[in-house]
Amino acid sequence: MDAQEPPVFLRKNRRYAETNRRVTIMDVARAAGCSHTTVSLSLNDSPLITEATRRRVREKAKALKYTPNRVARSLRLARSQTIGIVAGSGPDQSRAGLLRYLGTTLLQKKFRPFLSSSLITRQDEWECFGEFLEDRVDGIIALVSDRVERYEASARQVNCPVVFALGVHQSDDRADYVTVDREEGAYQGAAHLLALGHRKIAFPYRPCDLLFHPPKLRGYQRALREFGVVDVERHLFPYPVEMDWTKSGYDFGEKFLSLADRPSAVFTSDVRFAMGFIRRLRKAGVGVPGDVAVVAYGSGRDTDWMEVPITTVEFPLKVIAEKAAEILIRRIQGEPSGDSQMTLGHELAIRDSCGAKAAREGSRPNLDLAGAATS
Amino acid sequence: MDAQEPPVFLRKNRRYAETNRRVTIMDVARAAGCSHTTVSLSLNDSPLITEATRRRVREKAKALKYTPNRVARSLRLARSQTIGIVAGSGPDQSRAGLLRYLGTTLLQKKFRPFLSSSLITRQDEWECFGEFLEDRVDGIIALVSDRVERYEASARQVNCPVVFALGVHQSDDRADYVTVDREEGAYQGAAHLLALGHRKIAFPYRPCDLLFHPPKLRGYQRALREFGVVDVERHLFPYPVEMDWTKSGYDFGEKFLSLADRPSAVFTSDVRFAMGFIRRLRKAGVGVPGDVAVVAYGSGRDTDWMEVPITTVEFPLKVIAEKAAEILIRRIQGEPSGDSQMTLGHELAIRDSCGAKAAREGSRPNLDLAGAATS
DNA sequence: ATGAAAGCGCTAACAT
DNA sequence: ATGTTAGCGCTTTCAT
Repeated sequence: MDAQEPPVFLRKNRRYAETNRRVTIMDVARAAGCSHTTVSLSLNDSPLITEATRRRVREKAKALKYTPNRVARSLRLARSQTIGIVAGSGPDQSRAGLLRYLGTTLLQKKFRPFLSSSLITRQDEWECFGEFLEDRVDGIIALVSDRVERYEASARQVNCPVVFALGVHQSDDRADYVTVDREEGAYQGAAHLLALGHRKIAFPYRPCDLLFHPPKLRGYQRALREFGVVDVERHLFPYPVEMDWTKSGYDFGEKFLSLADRPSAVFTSDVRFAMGFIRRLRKAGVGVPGDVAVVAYGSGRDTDWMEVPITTVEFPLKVIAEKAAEILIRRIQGEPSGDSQMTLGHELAIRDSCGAKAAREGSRPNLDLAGAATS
Repeated sequence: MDAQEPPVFLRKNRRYAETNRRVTIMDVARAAGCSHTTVSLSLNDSPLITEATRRRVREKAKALKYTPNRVARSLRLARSQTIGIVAGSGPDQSRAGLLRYLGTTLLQKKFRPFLSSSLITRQDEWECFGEFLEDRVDGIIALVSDRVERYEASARQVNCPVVFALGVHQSDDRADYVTVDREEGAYQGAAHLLALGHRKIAFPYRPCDLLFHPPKLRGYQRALREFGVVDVERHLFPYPVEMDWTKSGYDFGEKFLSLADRPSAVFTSDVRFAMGFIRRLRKAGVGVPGDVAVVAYGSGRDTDWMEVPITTVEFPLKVIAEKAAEILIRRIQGEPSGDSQMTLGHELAIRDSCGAKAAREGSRPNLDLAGAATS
């Protein structure tokens, strides 16, 4: 209760001092009549500090509206409690959902998610990745549409942990990742249509989608083969690359209608594409699922209140987010890594567009209650 | 070309040194045989440095894969070249568009946009705002759904420039902002329907939307009065608060259909709401715009390829983004402020849902005009 | 229980 | 033209 004097060791410097000065730990120390060390320890709840001191410091800090400077703290600790999230611009609904889950999970674990600016601009994923590395984020979760090697190598160099989510990986990948088996997912989607009796199933694809397309194509073809379809190449349709997926689908609908040998079903890898497609068909009086059945790959939750709720093969987004966060944080803490490469399955969400509901209407009881004790 | 020795003044410290060390300016200095000052000056293109030196330093830096530590730099400069963007979770399409424009504009001006985590989580806008303040961003662009005073006050305290975008402001506001005249916008939307002959125009609203609703209501009512409608309260409909706006609209459609005194048009403040509404009506065989005309407040670009492209009253998003960025950056640079409070107008985007196109092409919407002489 | 001092990596004033 | 030094605000070791 005496030292109103600054602890002597602050001979202020010339210039920066007056520039926009905000309250620092020093100001609090002065006000509380103690050293800045004591303030720091108090504010961080060190057991070394008396309860009385701690309270006094806290009060003063509050009175002065002191807020710790995160930048200084980060520099000193070489830790920022910040996670970078790289996601290319305009992620579809699935990825938007994934981002939300990621944000929530990370926040719970006291890390702050920091979104790449590529999410809102057309800036390059690679560039954003590099920026995060410079920013000294503690770790990165990357949803990239390239092969991962380049990213992995660059992050390894500076020792920054990265977990890839929803990427495409190879068996010899050293990277940490959580992804889905796209081949299996496409297989499920196509198989569902096949099981409903369809044999001519169109598979429109984006010719430029070099990374994600091949596994889906394989899944689709495998399903066809297993169901005894001979010419598995017959209904493949590349479609023009448009910014607007809905329009792409709409335009494809136009083309589809003019087909001589019109398929009875369509399996597409984008929900918005499916929406546009269905729109065009209905405009021509062609019904979905009545005349043409549709299954899409992706999240269809948003279609529940739309023209035709779309049956989809969905990612387990929440699990992916949680696992990715978990793996990343383990790496950051330097804990033994456990399983850090995961490939998950999909979930078939049956809505209206495939026609399964209509076909099944009332005919079958729900058999999923296997072990339920119904008393 | 001699000093292979470190300039002597680096007696390494005990602990942090070995933790995850990344290449620093010191390492480059050592490699290039000069002081770290020279490295810094070279890398920042100071005219004080010889071209030869600069090149040598740059080469070494590259060889060592040196990247400057932004954290240290920020601490030293008390500047981070970073702008925080606060936007509540799940912004609608309009705001999503605004964010994209903001990102692009800021990036062009060499600032890095940093999205609030509230964008992807349900975290509080206010909390995110506070975090940005602690993060020492150079400035903030805030899209908040509260009154702005609290934010303004808090930012002023720490001398952090803030520009509010799309907020609701009062005439005595001291804050910098770029916003729209919602009353005028709603007036335009309602007037458009009135001009098409409609007199019974439903105006569903979200009861909890305390900040943005009143001006829109005023605009709607003013339009009605100007067109001689007497009972301007008659078609106001509060609707239950739902997470899912499309569902809200769908449910409202249900209610609307059961109305004894059914309006011939609807003016709503959300596009997704309009989509759900239209969906429900069409399901019941009620056509839009044939039987009911619809105008929404917000961005309708995404509806172009949908069931019924929706006529909307739109924000001038690009202008808003550019102006907001401009004002903010001027504040950061400490330049004379110029005009830093702007209220912009809307743009009526006529699509299909209002029936104006159909009307122009000869066919008339089915109006239920009070005393109109329908031929 | 508290204070002194060091130092994270950088920029810039000042000295040479 | 380049090097020395201080210090941004913080945490932590060490000494008292």
